[in-house]
Amino acid sequence: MDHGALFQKFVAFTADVHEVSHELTRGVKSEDVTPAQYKILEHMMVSQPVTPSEIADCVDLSLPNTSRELRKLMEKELCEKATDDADRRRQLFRLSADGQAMMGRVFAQAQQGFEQRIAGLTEQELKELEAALELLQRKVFR
Amino acid sequence: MDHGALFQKFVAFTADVHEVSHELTRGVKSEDVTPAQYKILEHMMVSQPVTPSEIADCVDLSLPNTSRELRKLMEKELCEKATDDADRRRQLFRLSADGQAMMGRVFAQAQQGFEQRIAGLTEQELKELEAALELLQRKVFR
DNA sequence: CCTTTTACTTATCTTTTGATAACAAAAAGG
DNA sequence: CCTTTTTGTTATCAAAAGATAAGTAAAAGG
Repeated sequence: MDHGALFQKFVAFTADVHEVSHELTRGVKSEDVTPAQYKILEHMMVSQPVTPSEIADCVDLSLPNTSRELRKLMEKELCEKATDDADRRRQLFRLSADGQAMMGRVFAQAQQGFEQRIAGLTEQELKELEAALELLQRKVFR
Repeated sequence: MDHGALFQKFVAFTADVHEVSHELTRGVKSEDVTPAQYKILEHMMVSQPVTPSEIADCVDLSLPNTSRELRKLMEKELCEKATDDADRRRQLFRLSADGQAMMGRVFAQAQQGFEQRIAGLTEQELKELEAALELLQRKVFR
């Protein structure tokens, strides 16, 4: 198999993924959080609680800057902080009720957009879709 | 089929795509261009020549800011400008030789990373991969 | 204990990005 | 012609992001 051609398709594909996911979260995203802060909140949606170090790694931000953005998110009351009892150096961050609610709205809108995109598909096609999603994730991403 | 569960998988998937594509272009990307400038160059790789308006649309930047970044790219001699003879208001931008070369290096590195990720796969698996890629692109993205 | 390492925070400074106003030049359309 | 619209540029200012130095507090490891 021609790896070059496959790579071309891969590039085009990732470009489309970027564009679509940007489109799906557009609008709601700017609900008083900066892009960097949004990325942190998004990360918290899938992994909670998290330490600053973990966030810094996953979101590709230096630890000092992560700390700053977390402070701003706390000031906006979108997340909460607690000290880990087992290791009192570690700080555990989680979404606040407000934060959960806001991200809930973002995801709800995104899901709505997603539904529209898959609206015309049959049961069979949805199954294929799910299979393709899992295949790609298993073999290429992660 | 449960659309909610499918959407969850979709979210996890796009997060992984973002992370992987970021990882693949890391390092080379910072070769003296900012993220915004890189996005412009990447766009030029697939569409050349382009006008400032087109770029502004596709890269989601205001026209004045697009103009500024294009000027900086010209100063770095990564792209070139020419006036459209048919409509002398329009400015046509394209990658310079240096720009082509630089983006060539970026894509080469990305391809190398991609090759590593698909290294263990059989011919059969590669075929499945390609099919999955095309299916997703056709039915969901774009 | 005492030193070193780890996890995080604060402070500060620079660069990048985003937004807006004002302008110039070419084309379009009466 | 003369006005209006389109296309792009320049200038400026505020906000956000990136980088780095210096510091605190807890844990780990002799």
